[in-house]
Amino acid sequence: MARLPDHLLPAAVGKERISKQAVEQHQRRRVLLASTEVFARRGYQSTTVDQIVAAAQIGVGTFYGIFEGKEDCFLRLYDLIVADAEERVATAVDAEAPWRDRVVEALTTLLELAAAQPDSARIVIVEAPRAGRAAEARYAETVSRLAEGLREGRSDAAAGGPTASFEHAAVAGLAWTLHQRLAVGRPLAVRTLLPEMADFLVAPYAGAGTTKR
Amino acid sequence: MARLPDHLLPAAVGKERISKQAVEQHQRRRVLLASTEVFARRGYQSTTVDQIVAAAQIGVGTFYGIFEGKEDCFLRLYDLIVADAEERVATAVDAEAPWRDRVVEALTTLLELAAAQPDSARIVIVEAPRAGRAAEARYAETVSRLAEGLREGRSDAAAGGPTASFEHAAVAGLAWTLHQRLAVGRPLAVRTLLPEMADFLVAPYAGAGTTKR
Amino acid sequence: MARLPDHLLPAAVGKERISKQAVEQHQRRRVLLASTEVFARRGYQSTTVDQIVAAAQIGVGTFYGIFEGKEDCFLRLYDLIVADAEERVATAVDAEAPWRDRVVEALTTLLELAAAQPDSARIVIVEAPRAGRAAEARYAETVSRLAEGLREGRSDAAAGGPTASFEHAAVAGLAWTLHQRLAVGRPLAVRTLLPEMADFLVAPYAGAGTTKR
Amino acid sequence: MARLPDHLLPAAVGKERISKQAVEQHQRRRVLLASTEVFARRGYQSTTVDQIVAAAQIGVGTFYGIFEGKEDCFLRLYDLIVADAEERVATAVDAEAPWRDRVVEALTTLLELAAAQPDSARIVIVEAPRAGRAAEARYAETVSRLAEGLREGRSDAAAGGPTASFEHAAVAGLAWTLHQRLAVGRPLAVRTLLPEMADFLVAPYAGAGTTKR
DNA sequence: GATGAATGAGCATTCATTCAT
DNA sequence: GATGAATGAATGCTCATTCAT
Repeated sequence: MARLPDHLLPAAVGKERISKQAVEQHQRRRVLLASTEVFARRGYQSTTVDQIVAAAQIGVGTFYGIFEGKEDCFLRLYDLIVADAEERVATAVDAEAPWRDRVVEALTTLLELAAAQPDSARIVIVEAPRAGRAAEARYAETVSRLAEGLREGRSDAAAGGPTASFEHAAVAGLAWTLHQRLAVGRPLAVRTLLPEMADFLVAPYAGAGTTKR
Repeated sequence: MARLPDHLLPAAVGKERISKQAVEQHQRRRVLLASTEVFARRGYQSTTVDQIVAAAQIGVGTFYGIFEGKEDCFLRLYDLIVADAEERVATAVDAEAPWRDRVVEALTTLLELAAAQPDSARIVIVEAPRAGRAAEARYAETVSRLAEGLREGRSDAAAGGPTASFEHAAVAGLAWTLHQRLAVGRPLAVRTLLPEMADFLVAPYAGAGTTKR
Repeated sequence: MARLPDHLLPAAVGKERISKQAVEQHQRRRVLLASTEVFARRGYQSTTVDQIVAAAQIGVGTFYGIFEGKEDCFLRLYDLIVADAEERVATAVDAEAPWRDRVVEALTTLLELAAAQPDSARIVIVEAPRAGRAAEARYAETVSRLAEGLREGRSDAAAGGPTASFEHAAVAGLAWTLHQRLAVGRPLAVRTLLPEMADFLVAPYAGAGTTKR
Repeated sequence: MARLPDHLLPAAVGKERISKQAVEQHQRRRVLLASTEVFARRGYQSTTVDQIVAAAQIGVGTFYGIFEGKEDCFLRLYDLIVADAEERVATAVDAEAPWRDRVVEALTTLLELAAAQPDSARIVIVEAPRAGRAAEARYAETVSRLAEGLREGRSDAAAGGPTASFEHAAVAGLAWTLHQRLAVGRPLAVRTLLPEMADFLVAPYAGAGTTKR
């Protein structure tokens, strides 16, 4: 009851707060990591909360203390993966480089990430579109964001460049290519896929502008 | 329940057999048609067998006499829709016409069909990929078949045409465009979509070959 | 598909319909009867659907086909018991008899019924008031109805009869008396209770009117 | 956390023990007070321990340090409220006054208390009977105690007074009246209720004895 | 002494499928 | 051949209680 005034406990209070936050974050991360594998292996629909908590070595109650439910868990996992990927792309891509280089660099980063973490890639590309309304919307938004990034390319393209909805279709097309590879569980052949995909994205802009391929 | 003794129906036996087949076919069609709306409106996962039989005005037992289960019903519905679409494309496309014209004609036919029967289009494009393993595979196969059809275009394309996996990605890209339109339930604007989509499909071949657009 | 016109199957159709209804009614009754014992023994809150279906020898699915859930089951049971009791009272009481006799006759009928079917009495008197909002309301309504019936007595009472809310309190008071007896599970001693209760109900009217006790 | 060694606090030991007791009592009271509102608003069954500790601004662990569990908390709250009420009645009632006056005085005190502290009244009259076996028993005991108090009245009543179990039924009847008023959450109209209730309690004795009202 | 993160038993409910009529 | 009543496995979720810090 009696308590020393806060200014006499500054370090402790600070530490405590940090540690509380940190522990919670760490816990959530741990569970999300564990759930990644379960969701990737069994698919969103077939995954039960029991399987997640078993994989994460926690009790059901703990799970519901951290997440609102299965869907919330999946959505946070999705966000975590996408945020991480965006960060990596932001780091890898030189903002001063020409558009084409930036596109290739981003694509390379994403492909290598997908190859290195196929479960995460599955979550985003295979599972999200069939994990309910909210996840579907998240997926559509991710496709849109990538398409927006690509759209900048138009600025150096003269008239005759790709049609208005090209970018969305192009991004979705590549997603399908990855989807097919990830679905069978074989490792992604980055070396083979990269040039094909880069060409798929960049070629339509090439013929239109003055830049030669 | 009460039934006339067989000897009062001797001449009808032959007819009856034929009619049995016919009735069964007719019955199945009726149920599939009814299920289209239910699957399209509620989604595969949320659709219950009870809802289908209610819509089809049959008993559950009858349903299980016609189909192996919910999944079987969906798969047969998928096949029915796709077979019908293929037939229409085959009818509409002049096999002697140049590749480009054939592509545009097929695309036109499919788009108009999707616009006319949005529920069926939803089944194939929106629901199938999230209706379980088998339906997913069917969907992938459909994409592949369309991609194969498109690939013929390469024969008139000189070196420098689109990359090996272009067609799959292109078809999937267009499917995504339709997916987005169908998901919100707005009618498809064929006039607007058609030229964009045609260009998306055909353009990559254009620059490479001698044929100018 | 082909079916004889209805007028050729009048008896069958009629029978079928009757039997369907009858079977459903019978089924529901059977389950309610079985649930009576469970609810009475374990109390509403502690009773699980599993226990009811086990007692009724049906599957959980069947239960949810008949009732909307545990609460619905309890409410229908309550209504069944009360309806039955009202019927018995209506049969036993001579509508032409003087008020006092009618009150005593109704009380006798109810007490004997409660003694003969203590589980049902427990449902109404002990469990209903603690079985959730709806059951509570049902119970309050039953008390009110009984109080209304009693109130008629006032017509032969001159000024100075019991206060406005006497009847509700009186009925609730008797219910408490039964509650205490039923709670311990001992059989109701009708012979002892009846005169006391009758007096409790009727006496307050006596001093006021001309009728002497 | 950091604590001075005991030998630096010798004089405080006695005080500390007292304060420990006092603090614990105070703490318990605080929590009970806080829980009153929660139990009254949400009902015993729907109240969770989390809600109580949130209202009392303590941790769950502390709660279980003070009480054995939710039920124990409720029972102690019940006892606190009833003990307080008894104290007030004992204070208000003049032990030398005639029985009738004592009854009216006690009733007045209780009604005014219930009007002033409707949450507490709800706990005792509405929630207790449905808060499990032990609380039920407590409630029954309270009714009995009140009935015993009332029973003294018989001593001045000549033959022909109310029947043996009148008092229990009468007290329970009044409780029901309050129950109905408290359940809807409207403030108790003491002025209106008091004369009716007093009459309900006292009248049956009146006709028997010589005392006229 | 206080805290609250972790636990997991327990429950209501849904729905694909079977089978006796 | 059709029917639909019956089934029960499976699932998401709550909340009283414990215990390491």
